Amino acid sequence: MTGQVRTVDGRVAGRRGQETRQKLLDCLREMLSTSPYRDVKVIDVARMAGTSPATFYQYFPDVEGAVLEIAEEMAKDSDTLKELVAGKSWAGKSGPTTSEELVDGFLAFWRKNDAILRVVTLGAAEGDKRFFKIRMTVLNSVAKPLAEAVKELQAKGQADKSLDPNAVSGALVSLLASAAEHQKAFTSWGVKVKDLKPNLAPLVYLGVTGKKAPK
Amino acid sequence: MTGQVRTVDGRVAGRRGQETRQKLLDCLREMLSTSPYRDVKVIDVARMAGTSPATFYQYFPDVEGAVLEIAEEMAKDSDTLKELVAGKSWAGKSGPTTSEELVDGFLAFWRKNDAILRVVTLGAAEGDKRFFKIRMTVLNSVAKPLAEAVKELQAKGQADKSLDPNAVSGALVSLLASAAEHQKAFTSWGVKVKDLKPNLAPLVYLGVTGKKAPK
DNA sequence: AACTTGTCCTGTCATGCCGTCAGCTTACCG
DNA sequence: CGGTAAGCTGACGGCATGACAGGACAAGTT
Repeated sequence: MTGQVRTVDGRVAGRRGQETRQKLLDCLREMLSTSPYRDVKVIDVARMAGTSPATFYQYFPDVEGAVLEIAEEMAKDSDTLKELVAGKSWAGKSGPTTSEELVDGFLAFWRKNDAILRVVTLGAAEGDKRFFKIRMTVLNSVAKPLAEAVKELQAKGQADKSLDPNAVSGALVSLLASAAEHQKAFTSWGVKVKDLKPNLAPLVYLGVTGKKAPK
Repeated sequence: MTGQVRTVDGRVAGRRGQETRQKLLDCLREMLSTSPYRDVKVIDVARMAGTSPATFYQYFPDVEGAVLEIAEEMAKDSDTLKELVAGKSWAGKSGPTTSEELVDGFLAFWRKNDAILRVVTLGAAEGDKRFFKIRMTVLNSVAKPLAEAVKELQAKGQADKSLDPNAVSGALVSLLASAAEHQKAFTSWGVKVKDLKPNLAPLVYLGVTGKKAPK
């Protein structure tokens, strides 16, 4: 499945080559978290990795190509987010707990992959299909099981049937993504970061079940 | 208040100069809506405006400087969003209407200023204070009056008092911004653009009042 | 050890954009 | 008509990009 790692000119990379390649990826990741995407230059990444720009171009077609690689790695990692929703109960007292754990887990994941997600989000917004697909993979890891949960609740008559489960789940996931991405905005509204979870969780619960959280 | 328009080297711009300057801004705006921000080059903007790169640098310190100008213009325009919330009623049957008009107006504004808002959002996410401030101006035009509305409802006992009005209003505005920014994501979840409003509006109503919308 | 083979890295070069400056052209005014 | 300030651009040094050829290196073979 995982095809061999290849250089741009088609050679198969060996042990040493893969190390160099990996170091370049690591340095790029580091770079992205400390300076604006627009200002990331191949020469800086190469210098940081103790190699030359020419070497960079052996392994990646350009900066964007390397960024995509990092993003795909993260997208795979996002699979673990599924478990925040799949098989969880929204009934009774466990509902609010499920909601809280979802908010918490999602925010943590976004915080962890802050820099790369920013670039992915921009690329997606600008209409780049590859970045869009990666972003959807991440969001879907939560949105899909969440839509299922809403459908189930609707079937049991425990949620408003006039709403589209996909729209509701999509909106809630968007909310989480947006909140995660712009935590600073909340700070400037006088909402402390630690107060984010207790305020978002009821909204998610409200959105999924359509009713106020029980005490 | 509106000080004279000046060139980078301090001269006062006359009629002809202001025209050139404006043409450059218009071309940059056009450029931003058709190609990724990362790829916008001074030389392309200048060429499109039928002038030379050197002229661009007479009026703007760099591309970012010009982008900021466009963004500030848009931020001023966002003042009109206030009226989507200020003085509106959330009680009885008018509540859902208020909610729908808010969603509609907000999405329309975002759609209209799509390209520049994308750049502003990225800049803000990357920690640039100037872009952050502009983004807050836009969001606050809705968030402030919305928080007031929540406070009023809480005072009248018509909303859950355990929630922070600023957090609730912030979360809802974030939701709207995120939905506006990534309308394509909803499409890929099988939610049509025209179905966005009827699905977001109940969520906003739910968030503000804490209860299900009346029939 | 000498040789061979295939991987890996870099020096160098042409190209193109950036950002600046001196200096030319244009417009306005007395 | 001449002076002055605004307006514009050609040209240049600097730097990132991306292609290439050739040298360095590791590992196996004789």
